[in-house]
Amino acid sequence: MSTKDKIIHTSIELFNLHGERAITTNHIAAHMGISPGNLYYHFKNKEDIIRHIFALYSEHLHTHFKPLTPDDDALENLAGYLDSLFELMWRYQFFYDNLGDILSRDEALKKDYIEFQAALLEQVKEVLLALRAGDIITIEDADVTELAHMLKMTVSFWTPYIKARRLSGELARQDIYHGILKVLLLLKAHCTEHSLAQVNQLRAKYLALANAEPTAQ
Amino acid sequence: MSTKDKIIHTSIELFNLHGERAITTNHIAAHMGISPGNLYYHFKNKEDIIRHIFALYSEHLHTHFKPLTPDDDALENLAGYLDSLFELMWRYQFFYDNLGDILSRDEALKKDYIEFQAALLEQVKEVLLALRAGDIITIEDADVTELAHMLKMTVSFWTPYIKARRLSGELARQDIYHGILKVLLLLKAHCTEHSLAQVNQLRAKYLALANAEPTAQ
DNA sequence: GTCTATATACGGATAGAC
DNA sequence: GTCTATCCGTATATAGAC
Repeated sequence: MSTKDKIIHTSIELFNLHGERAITTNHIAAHMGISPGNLYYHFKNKEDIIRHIFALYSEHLHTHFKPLTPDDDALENLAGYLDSLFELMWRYQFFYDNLGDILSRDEALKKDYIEFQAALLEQVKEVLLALRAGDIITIEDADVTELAHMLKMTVSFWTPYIKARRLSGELARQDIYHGILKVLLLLKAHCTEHSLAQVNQLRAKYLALANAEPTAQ
Repeated sequence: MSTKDKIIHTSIELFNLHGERAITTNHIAAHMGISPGNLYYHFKNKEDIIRHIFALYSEHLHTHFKPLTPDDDALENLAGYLDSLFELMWRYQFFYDNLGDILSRDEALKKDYIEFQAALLEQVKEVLLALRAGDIITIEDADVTELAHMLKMTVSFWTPYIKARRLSGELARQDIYHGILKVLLLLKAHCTEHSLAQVNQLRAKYLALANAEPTAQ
């Protein structure tokens, strides 16, 4: 792996562990055993690193969250989405811990973020409409946007919410599964009679994962 | 108003407008037309100021969010809670914009926060059970905790969610009303047949406020 | 590409006069 | 209680050698 890529991945790791604010460029360099000067050879500044991480984040969503087509099995797709959301929430925790701060320091990133989230909202709405078409949920047109916002907010801020509840701000994979359960709770409220059993099955699956022993990770 | 109180209220105002991270003790002093030294006569440090603000926040919740009793009109109480939540979300925006950061810098505050939130969770659960007893909602015991968490998370992170969606991170009172609507969306999913009309009435009320002209504040 | 050394900038906080 | 002046610590970023 190139030094540049190593810097990106070390940054993600340290940011997630200790928070973006607490990790300086010097920390990143020291943890990798390279000099600060070397880090600045590869990146213009700290924001530049974060911008590269955001690109990975966008790419992840873009790759794993393609809208489903009428031919797809809606429920199967839903399960796939949940697993992708798990990965997203886990890998890019730090981003939402300090979202306001990070965006306020980088006008360009903020613009990209806003644009991306607007497109994402439309995508989530499409998914909801597809789930309705697939007879998985019932929902009035007027409520689609509201539910989409709630889903986005939940995925974004579940990890900061959990971190704020414990002294050591560390997260376990189980915590993320609890977040996935919240997504399912939001959907459950709109389930059709015949999909309820299936969605409850998904809930049971993630509940088991959420309550698994930490050592069983 | 004493200088000490003025410092607290100026801090809240500036923190809400520009973010806690961006506002230094020097900014606060300059905005008030006092010297930095004077500010430090009244407060040990920046965290000390924030701790005092947190006390106001706790007090607000403590005063306006008393659990309802079986004698109360559950729906009337619910409407009261929503108005109090509005005030809370509006006044202490900055706190949730940077929650992780703020808590990580002050171990004592973090402990207080965690303890307070744990108690608050129990209180929200009580309220939900009272709403069930008042025949406003139906909910299985197993789902009460999950719903309570969702309500808390929504109230906490709605404002950061909205701020991240616009270039100027400023919030309008309408944005908060949209947040209240999200709380009602969560409750609506559990409404009984006879309460649905009343809850929809509340939704209509806040929808009207949310869509009102900014100048009509 | 990588290093060492260092400049710059600034926020937090204190000392001591009034 | 309030001010002025200033110190200290630290994060970011650069210069220039290798």
